[in-house]
Amino acid sequence: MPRLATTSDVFNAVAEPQRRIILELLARGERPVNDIAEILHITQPQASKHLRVLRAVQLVHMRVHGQQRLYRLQGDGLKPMHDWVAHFTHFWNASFDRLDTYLADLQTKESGHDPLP
Amino acid sequence: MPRLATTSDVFNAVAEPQRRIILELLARGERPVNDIAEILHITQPQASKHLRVLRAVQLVHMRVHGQQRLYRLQGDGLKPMHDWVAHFTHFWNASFDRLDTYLADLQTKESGHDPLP
DNA sequence: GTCTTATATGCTGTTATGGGAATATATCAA
DNA sequence: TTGATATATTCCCATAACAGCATATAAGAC
Repeated sequence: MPRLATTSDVFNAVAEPQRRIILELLARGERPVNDIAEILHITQPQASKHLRVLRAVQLVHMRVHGQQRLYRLQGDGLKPMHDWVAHFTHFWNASFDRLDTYLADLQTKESGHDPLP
Repeated sequence: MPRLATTSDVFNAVAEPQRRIILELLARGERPVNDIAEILHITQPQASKHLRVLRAVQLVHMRVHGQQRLYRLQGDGLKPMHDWVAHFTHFWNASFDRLDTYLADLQTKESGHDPLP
């Protein structure tokens, strides 16, 4: 199973730092491509390419406005990622419950590992 | 700015589907390498390589137990990712506040985009 | 010691990626 | 129409990633 294409997997699309920065920028409002390129200090073609990837995975939405293409964040595209990470939150959120710590300690003491449920 | 190495960036390490599955598995408890390989239907070297990446970004912890190497999830390694995604939660969580929808509508009506704050 | 089990590492080939530069397309203005 | 601005696309190159397979290391059993 090779790594999924950046254009088909949100996790992979967001693995590129510049694209994360673009999303952060667009979270503050709609922007044309040249603005994005300038602000991120990248060339216009690079910006266009990153935006293409983000559009492919539905993380941004484009609309035509004269010669400009205005890009807007489509935040709900990040929901799958949020949901996945949320499964692990209790591993660093001690107040959630103490079951995990208990299990971890138990395993360490027994020097074994548990079977699949 | 090239893509960061899988061994140095959590986002990138987790961009690989198999590694996400490994993390999900380890969330249920500590496991030796061969178990992981069997359960995921991958070869042992592949499992070892994926675990190496996950260890490099501190997402798993290994301890020696006889001939076995037991891997355990280090969930807090996902916190940076969680925090980043959390910035965007209100984009699909309508009850959070209505400012974003308001701004989006405003932009559409004005057919313009807003300046940087 | 040898043999076996468990895991890690090395090597090779293929592929996708991102950058750079040039060019194509689109829209508006004159 | 021609020209200017905004954006997209194409081509080439370097690199890193992953899979597959062989091999090395480590630890226990005998």
